[in-house]
Amino acid sequence: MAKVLTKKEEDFSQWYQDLVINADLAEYSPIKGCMIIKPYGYSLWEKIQQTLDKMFKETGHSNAYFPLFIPKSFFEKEAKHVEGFAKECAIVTHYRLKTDEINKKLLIDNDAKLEEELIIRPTSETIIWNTYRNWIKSYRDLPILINQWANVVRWEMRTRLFLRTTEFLWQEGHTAHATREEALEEAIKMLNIYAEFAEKYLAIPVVKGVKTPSERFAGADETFTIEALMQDGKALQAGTSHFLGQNFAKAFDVKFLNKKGELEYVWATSWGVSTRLIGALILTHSDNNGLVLPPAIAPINIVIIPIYKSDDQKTKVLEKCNEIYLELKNLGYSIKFDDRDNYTPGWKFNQYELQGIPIRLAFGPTDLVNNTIEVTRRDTLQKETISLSELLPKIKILLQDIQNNIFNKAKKFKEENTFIVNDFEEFKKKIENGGFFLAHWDGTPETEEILKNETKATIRCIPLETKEEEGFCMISKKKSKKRVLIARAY
RNA sequence: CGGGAUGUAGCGCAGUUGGUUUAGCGCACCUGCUUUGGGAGCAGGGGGUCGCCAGUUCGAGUCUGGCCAUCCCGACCA
Repeated sequence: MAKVLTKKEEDFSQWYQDLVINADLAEYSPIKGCMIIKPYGYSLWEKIQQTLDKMFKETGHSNAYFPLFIPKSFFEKEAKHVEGFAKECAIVTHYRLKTDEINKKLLIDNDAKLEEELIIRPTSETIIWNTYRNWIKSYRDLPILINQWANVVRWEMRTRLFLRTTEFLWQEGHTAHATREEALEEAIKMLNIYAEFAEKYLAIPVVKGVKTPSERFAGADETFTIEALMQDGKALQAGTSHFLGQNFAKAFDVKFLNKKGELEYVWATSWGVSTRLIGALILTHSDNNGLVLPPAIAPINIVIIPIYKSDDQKTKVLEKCNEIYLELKNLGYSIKFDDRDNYTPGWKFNQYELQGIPIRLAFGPTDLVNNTIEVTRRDTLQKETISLSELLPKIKILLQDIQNNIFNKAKKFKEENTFIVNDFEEFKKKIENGGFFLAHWDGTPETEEILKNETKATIRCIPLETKEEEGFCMISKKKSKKRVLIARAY
């Protein structure tokens, strides 16, 4: 077999890049840090969108759309928010070009300078809360439960396909509530939706938790997160949900009259996941043969490949394949029939393994005689030739089995690579091999700083589902009541 | 922003101390025939401002200077 992928064991980072390119998910663009998402990669995003969108709507949210541009002054209104995003903003200063008559070059027309610069949104809290001011007068206007599917731009110094690009696609939910409790409940509800989505559909086991103050979203009172463990032992933040308190309401003067006729500031949340989830999907499940997709999110679940020699065989094989194809399609399976004859079956086998199609069916002359079909599952690469009459029940079972198997494998990996540590020196040795670490922390940013400087690891979150236990901070030896999740992260 | 590397056909690369012609090779692409159960073979064909600008020279893909761009590794971040 021709080598298309660098082996994971040789160079993990190179393997990841090779995979993204060769599975035809995305390619580099002429713009630094920006990628072109190709049809196959985009169809994955569409599956993510469709599934999440349904979950959002089932929990009472509606979609809307706000502008790409945000007046610079909006950013100045929430002090911590500016501080967090100022260093990575793209800014529009002019609205017209002109042609230099001498050398025919395009120049910026300095007469077309904007009165106020526009920021290309890195996130939309400011423009949305500026709008909510007009929408909210009374407690009867609350809650507002809005989501938007959009692109955002963050001028990051270092980018990686899907994991961190200058422009990326995401959804951002922005909700407004009458009470602190309700907003907090919303933030946790959305965190749970993200966790459910990650585990049930993406088959990625996650740890739900809350960020430490220094890792919080700029402008939030509390940031909730789902953290996943990648195959190379690094953590990936897969989704966040923020309890924004009254910070944006105060910054944008959004008040409502409560039942008692008193003016109060509105409580807020925001939450988002991005195309980074595609990166998470790759880094969690894929192998040296390529992508491995959970059936619940794979744009194509089954591919059928015909095999023949003579023209006579070709006619009969294609006819039978088409019959099988239509039958499965009508049953609602997403299936592709690849009848191209400019590629050999062997080429197709490799290509679809690279693209992670969960089930491959191969049908040839022998099957025609025996009334059989070859079924191969992508996750284990196990092949089986079964009678055609067994195909339907087999597929139903197999898809579920693949979904479970992928999830269980990832879960097992996470569990086997989650370590309890009490000693800092021991931690320093073990972190070199990656993994999740549960350790006591004294709760101070100073200790967090030491951890980061000495080990490059960070506190990913304070897990929601851990019991309190008496202990001593791994670094400062001060008293601590809870273990936190520590890892090196993407 | 620091460190490293690269820029020659769509992709991956070769091109020696400057002078072998019209700048090559593999993959991909087009045509034809034979093939097709794990990335097919043969024959023919198309495709290039050698990243950009300047300089040295009789002569530059090759040497010099400058610029630009991209990728990788760090710090920053979803």
